[in-house]
Amino acid sequence: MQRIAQVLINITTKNINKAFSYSIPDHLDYVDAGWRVLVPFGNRKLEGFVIDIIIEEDSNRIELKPIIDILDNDKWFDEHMMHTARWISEYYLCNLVDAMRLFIPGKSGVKSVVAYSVEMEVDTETTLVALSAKYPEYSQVLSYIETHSPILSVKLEKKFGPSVLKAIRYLVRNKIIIAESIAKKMGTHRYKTIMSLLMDAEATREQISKLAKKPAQCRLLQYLIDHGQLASDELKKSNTSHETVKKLVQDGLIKLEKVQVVRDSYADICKAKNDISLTAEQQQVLEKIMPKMEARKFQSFLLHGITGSGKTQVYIEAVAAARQKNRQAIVLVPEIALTSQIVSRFKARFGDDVVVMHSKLSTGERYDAWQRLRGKQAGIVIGARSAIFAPLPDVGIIIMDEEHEFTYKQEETPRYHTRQVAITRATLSGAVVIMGSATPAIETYFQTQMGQHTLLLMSKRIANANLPAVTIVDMREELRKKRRSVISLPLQELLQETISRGEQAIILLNRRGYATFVMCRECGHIVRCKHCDISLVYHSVGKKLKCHYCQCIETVPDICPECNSRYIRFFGTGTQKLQEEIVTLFPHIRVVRMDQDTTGGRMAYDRILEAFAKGEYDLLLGTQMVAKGHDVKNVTAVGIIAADSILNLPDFRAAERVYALLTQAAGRAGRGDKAGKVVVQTYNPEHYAVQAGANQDYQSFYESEIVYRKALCYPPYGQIIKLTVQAKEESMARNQAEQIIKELRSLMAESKTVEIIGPFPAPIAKVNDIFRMNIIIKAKDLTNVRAYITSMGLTIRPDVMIDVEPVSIM
DNA sequence: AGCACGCCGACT
DNA sequence: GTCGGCGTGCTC
Repeated sequence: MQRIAQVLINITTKNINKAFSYSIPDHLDYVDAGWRVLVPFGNRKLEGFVIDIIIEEDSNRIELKPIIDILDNDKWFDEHMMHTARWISEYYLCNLVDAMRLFIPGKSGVKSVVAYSVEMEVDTETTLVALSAKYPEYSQVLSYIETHSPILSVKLEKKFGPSVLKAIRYLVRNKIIIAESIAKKMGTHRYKTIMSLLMDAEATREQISKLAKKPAQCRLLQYLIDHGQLASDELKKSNTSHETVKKLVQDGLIKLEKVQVVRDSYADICKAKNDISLTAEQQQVLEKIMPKMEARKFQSFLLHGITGSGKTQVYIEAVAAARQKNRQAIVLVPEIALTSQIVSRFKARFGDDVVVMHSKLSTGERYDAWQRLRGKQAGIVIGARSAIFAPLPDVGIIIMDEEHEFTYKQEETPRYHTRQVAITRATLSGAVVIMGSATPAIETYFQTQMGQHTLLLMSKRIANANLPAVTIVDMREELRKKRRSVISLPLQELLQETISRGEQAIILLNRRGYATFVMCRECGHIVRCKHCDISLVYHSVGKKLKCHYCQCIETVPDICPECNSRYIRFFGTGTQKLQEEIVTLFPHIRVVRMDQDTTGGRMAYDRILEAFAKGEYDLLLGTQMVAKGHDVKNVTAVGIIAADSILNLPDFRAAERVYALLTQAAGRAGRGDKAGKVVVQTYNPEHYAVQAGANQDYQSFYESEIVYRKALCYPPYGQIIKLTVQAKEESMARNQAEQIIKELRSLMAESKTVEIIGPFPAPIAKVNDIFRMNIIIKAKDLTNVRAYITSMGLTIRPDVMIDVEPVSIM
């Protein structure tokens, strides 16, 4: 009888979707499902996840390679994680390894490198002679390998340059040297050495008096008496050298210990206690949440609170309640860089109990942060969507701020939605989920109405600040009045008034760059990216054309590449041009621009916001990011330039996006005691999303939108799977897509509730020289569709991307 | 993913 | 004839 481990190999290839069997050596007999292990795979050593143990009755029936080692001191994946990973792989149609990888810090727990040494049977002397006649440069490499073996390929490259790869290949092929895979564990603990006294202070003082002629040793001992301990990397603090330490250890006066270092890059953020009294509304909402928390049962809430109603304080109190019961909390935010306010408020309240997950954390830092949560040394994790996978042993509450944000959907495999994972996880561990938003996703609101979530309403702004007054400006009307400026007259007037009163304004324009497209006036030719099917954007900084998809940069052509005319002109307005226009209109205004181009650096976003909040600028202009979650009391005016440009996109969520954008942008105005004013410029003033957005009337927006969704069977009434077929040739992509559709149709011939649309080229059909063909599958229920897709083998085809419940059908 | 194997064209 | 191009298939 023999226990055999079923192991998934942690490599990112779609076409391996099966477990491999390994024997378990005696000294690792405790290895069980959920362990991370090191296994031989081909001629490499790789990380594997044990997903199952099977018992083989007659042992040695098959030759199996053994597990080499374990990667952690205990099992990494607990029952809940395994369950959630399985659910993700089934629901979102991805490989189980891909789903499991979400639960580990970094991409892999091991780094595999190759080392070379000379083959045992090879007689180096004669080989060298033979080689030097034929390939003198190869013989040099060989003799270097002989004297330095085993040697890493990177080191050989450093020594001989990249051409050494050719030599290595030759030597391996001819069995003169052998390649050996070496696995290095990644992201494990970092240790530092701490020294401390072996005896008590009294005894040590006695020793010091005997060491009068050894001043360095005395200094160190004295330091240890005063401070208790000293880290070896802080030796210079006591003005002592390494040799002194060695001597004292030898003499038995001090001892050295290895202690694990926990890296925490946010450790230094303030933690002043704040005492905020709750509003009546906040109190009421919390009273509904608390009993459910007591019950330790899953319950989800939709916290529908208008902008500025104080949702963050509700989150903080709810988390505090969970912590009091010694349960842990996950706080999800759409994007950590844009939400430093929420982070600092949690830090201020909970101090070191908060772990901030940051995309810029190194694997090691991430590992340590997770380790603190696993060991319950910290109880709260804040982060973007990946924080939902943090290894908390006992989750009591999951907060999802701005639950409608699309960043909660991962746009690469596994294409999970954080909301779904949160609910799955909370169900398993009996936790409460609070989804907060001023503009809930249509699906979430619908589910709430169906009784899946409990609705919590907050409809008053803190300190009774009023919602801003909104003016809709019909830009067609402006044009009729011969006003061609991007900034309409009403907006100009609003800006003028606001600035003259010493107040601040925000302007939002959804396009960055200077001119959004470049066209020949003679023939209408539009300059496009060579690799992507998209028009290039002119950037005035550097005077270049940029592709916003593949980031490539081109020079502006002098003459039209189509008709050779010289009438190349710039059209459309981006944030750069808008800034220029504002400076022309109001020469004395201090303007700061915020978009991807100005927030390149790590903290640039915070810096700009901080300067603006301090009043160093009168006007903040930029893309969507100016509308996110900040709170500047002196802002009383907001202008939205092309509010409806999104409406022209062929996407069923366009209206929802417009409504959310309008509400959020408008929500920036009048957060203090002064009234706010908003100007919305649009070419679709009568559209329900624009109207409802201007009135901040979610109900009426929801009611119009849900009718449209129902009529066209879009979510929440129908579910969607998007298939994207990729190929280098357009015809190839089309053929493949057509074949898939044919097969799907024949499989689903009898089911009438499934609708297959396509194939049609993705709205941006070519990105980075790859053509993309889309297929949309709409159904009341996707269960059968999933089964068909899997049985057709689409899940393991590298040229087919599967997006279950896509955020957009583009 | 890597890496071997294997079948074709461009060279000594 | 050999070297090296890349297409295919396998890894317990």
